[in-house]
Amino acid sequence: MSKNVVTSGDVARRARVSQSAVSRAFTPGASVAPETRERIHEAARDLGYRPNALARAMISGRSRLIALMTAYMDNQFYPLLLEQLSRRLQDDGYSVLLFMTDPGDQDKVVQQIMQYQVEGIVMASATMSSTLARECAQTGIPVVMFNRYVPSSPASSVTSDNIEGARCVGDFLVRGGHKRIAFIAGDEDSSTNRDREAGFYQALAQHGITVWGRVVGGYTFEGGAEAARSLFSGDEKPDAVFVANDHMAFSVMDVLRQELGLRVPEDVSVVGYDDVPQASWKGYDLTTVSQQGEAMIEATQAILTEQIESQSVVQRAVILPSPLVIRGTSRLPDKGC
Amino acid sequence: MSKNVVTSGDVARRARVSQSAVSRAFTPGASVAPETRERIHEAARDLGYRPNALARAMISGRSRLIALMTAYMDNQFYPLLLEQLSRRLQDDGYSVLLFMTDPGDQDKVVQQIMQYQVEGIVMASATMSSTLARECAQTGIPVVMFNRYVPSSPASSVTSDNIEGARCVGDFLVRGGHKRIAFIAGDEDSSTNRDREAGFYQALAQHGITVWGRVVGGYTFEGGAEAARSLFSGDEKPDAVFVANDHMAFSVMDVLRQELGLRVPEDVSVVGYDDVPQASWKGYDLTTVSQQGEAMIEATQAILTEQIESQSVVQRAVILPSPLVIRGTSRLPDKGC
DNA sequence: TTGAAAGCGCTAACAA
DNA sequence: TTGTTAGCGCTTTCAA
Repeated sequence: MSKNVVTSGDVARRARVSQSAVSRAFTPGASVAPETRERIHEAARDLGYRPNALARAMISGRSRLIALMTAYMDNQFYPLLLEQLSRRLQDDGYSVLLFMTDPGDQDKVVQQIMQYQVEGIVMASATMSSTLARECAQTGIPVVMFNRYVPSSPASSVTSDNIEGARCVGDFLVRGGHKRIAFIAGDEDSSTNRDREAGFYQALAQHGITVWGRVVGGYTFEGGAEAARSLFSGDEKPDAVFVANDHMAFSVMDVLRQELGLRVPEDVSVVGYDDVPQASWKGYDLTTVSQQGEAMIEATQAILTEQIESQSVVQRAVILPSPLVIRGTSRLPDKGC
Repeated sequence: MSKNVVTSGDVARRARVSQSAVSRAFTPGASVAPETRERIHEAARDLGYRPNALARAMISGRSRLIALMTAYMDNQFYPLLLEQLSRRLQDDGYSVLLFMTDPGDQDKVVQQIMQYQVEGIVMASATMSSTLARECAQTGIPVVMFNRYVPSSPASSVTSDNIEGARCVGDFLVRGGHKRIAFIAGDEDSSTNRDREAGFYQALAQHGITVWGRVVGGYTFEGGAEAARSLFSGDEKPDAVFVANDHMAFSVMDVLRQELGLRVPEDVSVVGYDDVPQASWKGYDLTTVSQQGEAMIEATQAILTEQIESQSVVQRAVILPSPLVIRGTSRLPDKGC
């Protein structure tokens, strides 16, 4: 902290007004005579005065702080969320407190967060125990789970329609004439993986097909590579793989092409999920399902600001469409999904 | 904020002690009788008490807040910095305030930051006017520029040895037998680009060669692609390109391979800078110069904590080695650099 | 429109 | 070891 040296008292003395007048001069809409305000601002400028946001937060009960929790940055989906969400919140006059968590210490981190009197919490790739979520709700702090949900939790959630998106992939692959369709799962504890898996199987079932093979990749780059190796280790190999996120799909493609010498999509089709920027890079040119980050962020911000202003926390679950983006890693059926 | 309902006074009443006893019970190393402390903690648990970090910061003059400013997240180098640095600071008991800036509003954002009484500022891919840096120094707030520096500024800096790293690339390419060596520059206003360009030219000069062509890509993906297109538009084409960062190098390779049908490295060698994770992905397998993020982050943290603790801000400039990582996008000379 | 005064929740002397 | 007291810098009544 190192002393903000100049306080409103100092400014008051120099401008020959009371300390409360200084406060008003820096409060939009407060009643101050124009010339008084001008004099105060001048004195403040001379002294290099900056209002102390902490003191303001204490007395007014509004910290203008939003906490953002996330677990990893390797998957490009999250950095971009971070960037766009913080830009938006900044524009609304909020500041973002960033916390990296690991599965297991999430509740502990939330406790830490709440000490800072944040006005809202966004959890990306992280979840909160429902007892803690309830506590937040009672305290009046809105919680939004981004790209995750916990059905029984009072926390709100913003997700894409993972079931429908994955259903679309399944349908697309079957109609593309694939016979041995495999699935590489993400983190089995996540709602995204559950939904993607469910939607995918559902589509296969509608065509009277069952999945040819399934391996868990855990949403990590190395996990995806391992999964691919084990999936393609036998004599008979899949002719299509749906990978639960793009991040794994990249390592899967590397293994298929470089280690196994397979051609994509001639020998095997690959489809991912998320549509991160790298998916459109020509080196991969990955067919994938787009999570519309922009819209998801907008929804997150809307829930947050609405609940902060209304002082009432109600559970909301926003599900946004998640369209298939067809690129070069998949054999095509005659028509789209 | 929404009222943290329970205060230390409430806990005091329930535990039948004074309010200051409660404060002590939550201050490591304060003098409290073990059984008193236990009684207080029990009461706190019953009530769901959490100390108010804002109030604590106000009175103690220590906010335990560190601000992190950055401009973009597309270049994977920065998200990873963010992740690792926040994890480390968290472990040290600090919380991270995140601010996204654009060139131009950086000083404004710093003013906003200082209202939160942060104890330190880390600026990644962003710089601060030297007058403002001086102001920070006077206030006793250490500022570390990460991957940037401004010679005249009182702010500290942590960079890799961009001159030497780029010199190494130049040497490597010349010795690899390349005759028409081009350079795609990043953001011309950045110290990284200046140093990389200088080191590169210097190495060429040592071999009696001048650069075959030079285009500015501005460190962006699309800018890199454009630069490649213009560089390779004539009849005679470069047989090697040094690209000022990996992020651009990926788009350059896409253009070379997909749009122009060139083979890398047979027709043209490509070398990048940063060694972001994607550089080692087999789809690119990019020869590049490694910025050792881990070490840079360690240095940043060391400067920060040392200056916060000593309450004295002195300018420090740490320059870390930046070794060439040879992968598959470059024709090889007989021996290394 | 302005100033005086109270107090947000806490820490840090100082006495007891 | 404990309680009392005095603020940190600010916003917000309440009178003037």
